[in-house]
Amino acid sequence: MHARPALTGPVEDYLKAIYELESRFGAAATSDVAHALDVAPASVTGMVRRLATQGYLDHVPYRGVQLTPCGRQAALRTIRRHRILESYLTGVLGYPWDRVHDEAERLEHAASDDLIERMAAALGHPTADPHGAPIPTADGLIEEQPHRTLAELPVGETARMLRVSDKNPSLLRYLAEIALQPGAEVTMVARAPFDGPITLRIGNSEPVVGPNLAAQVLVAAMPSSGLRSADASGSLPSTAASKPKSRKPTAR
Amino acid sequence: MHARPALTGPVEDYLKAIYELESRFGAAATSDVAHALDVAPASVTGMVRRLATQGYLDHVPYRGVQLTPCGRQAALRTIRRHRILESYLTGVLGYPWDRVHDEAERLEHAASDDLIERMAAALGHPTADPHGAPIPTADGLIEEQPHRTLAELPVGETARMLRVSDKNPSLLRYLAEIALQPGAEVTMVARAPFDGPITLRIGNSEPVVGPNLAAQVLVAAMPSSGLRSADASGSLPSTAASKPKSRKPTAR
DNA sequence: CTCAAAAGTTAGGTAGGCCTAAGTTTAAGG
DNA sequence: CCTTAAACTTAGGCCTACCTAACTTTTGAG
Repeated sequence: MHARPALTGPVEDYLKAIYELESRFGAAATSDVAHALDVAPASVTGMVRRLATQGYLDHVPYRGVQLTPCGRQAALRTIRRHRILESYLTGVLGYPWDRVHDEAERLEHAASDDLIERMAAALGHPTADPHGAPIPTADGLIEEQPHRTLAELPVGETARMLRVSDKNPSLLRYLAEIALQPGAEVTMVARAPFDGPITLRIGNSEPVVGPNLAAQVLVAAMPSSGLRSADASGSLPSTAASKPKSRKPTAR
Repeated sequence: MHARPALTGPVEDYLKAIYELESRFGAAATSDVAHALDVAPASVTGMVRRLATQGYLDHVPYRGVQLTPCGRQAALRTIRRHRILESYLTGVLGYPWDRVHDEAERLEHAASDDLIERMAAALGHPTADPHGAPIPTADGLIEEQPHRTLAELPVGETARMLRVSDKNPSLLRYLAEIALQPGAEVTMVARAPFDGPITLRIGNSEPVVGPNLAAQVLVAAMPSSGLRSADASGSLPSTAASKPKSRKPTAR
């Protein structure tokens, strides 16, 4: 870990994307990274080799990629910068939450640590960004809340909206319209069978949304007890709310 | 002017540097640009050719370079961004004035126009940055104040401090220490002959500074009359306060 | 007016990051 | 087990922006 060279923009983006894929799927596949960064798979292979020789990740050809502690640290630093920037843009400069992602994406590579910490201080050291994503601490600790998706919420139950991806502006605009934002209380009123429309209650309104949308919204895992409640539609038989639903790339 | 491609970071830096050299010397010499950007002269030649073919400047080989209206516009846009960023960093985030330049230098290439305008609005649309440099308007108009250097101020006269370069942190720290900041009233108390030390009065203190420093500080041209006042030291015989002291590169 | 130093340019090369096209390897179905 | 599609990698280029070294032009001192 002896004084690595300063990270360039692209490198930070790769590490960040790999971190995010890894925490969702357990490992990052070349093609997923390529898709996330909108580059050709061949470009990923090349960059991954470079990052592996520099100690940021382990790469087993054809099998996937995983961050080393050092790479994870670098990724979390970038994620912290990104989320503090998003928080600052909405909290201080009045940006709508659907437009902060792109701006933060560019600024996160240019801002100094000093600037980031000044922004964090101005906000009172927030622990989550405007979309509900947790902000890693300066020394790389991140606290994930236990959660499930809104789609999984049993009919009749109420939960607190926790988080949604920052990457889809039109989704975010729509969510703002129906007041489904982090912290909001949302009740599962009804769910039509065969992946049909879902009726929610948020405050006094009862928006009807698609299952696709509901699957993208995370809600707090449990205000109360365990998770017994047989209801109509198909719900995942998975045990609890830990994420790594290992997909294909198995690295190692 | 029909929709040119988005400017990359380096390109913006070249245009900005050329603009600044041009407004100081009337034209920009290759080696001056190279020095300003800390690159080799050969690199400047190459980039200049590219910018010339793209219509941002006119280049007469061996004779210098000059911005086209289009290039000037681009340069002023970058300068506006830079100066608003500097203003915001000091005004809102509490940066000391000697540390804003580097930060702004990086951010100016990453921030969107929207962000810049939000910052300007948050500051009440300032017309000068923390070092006293005028901020061009969004449509590229810049208003230079008439000025002379502090070194030229006749003994006994008082002037308002107008401006100093943002590029020398230790100079800025020293100026802050003696309270010589834009808007401050400064009186020329005495000037030792042969480019000797200069005694000033600022508020209740009488700092003594070198002629080198005094030459870098600009003061408002005239609170009152014309400029008769024979005094000891050598003062430039130039007519008034218009700057372009044409040096070598004569372009055209 | 000459001629060397200074300033500028050309030539050729490096490195980062990307691409397409053409192989390899893996996984999955028959 | 064989075969084929999908995933991945290699090979070979391109472009930007930089460099050094060698050459040309301009300038200014004598």
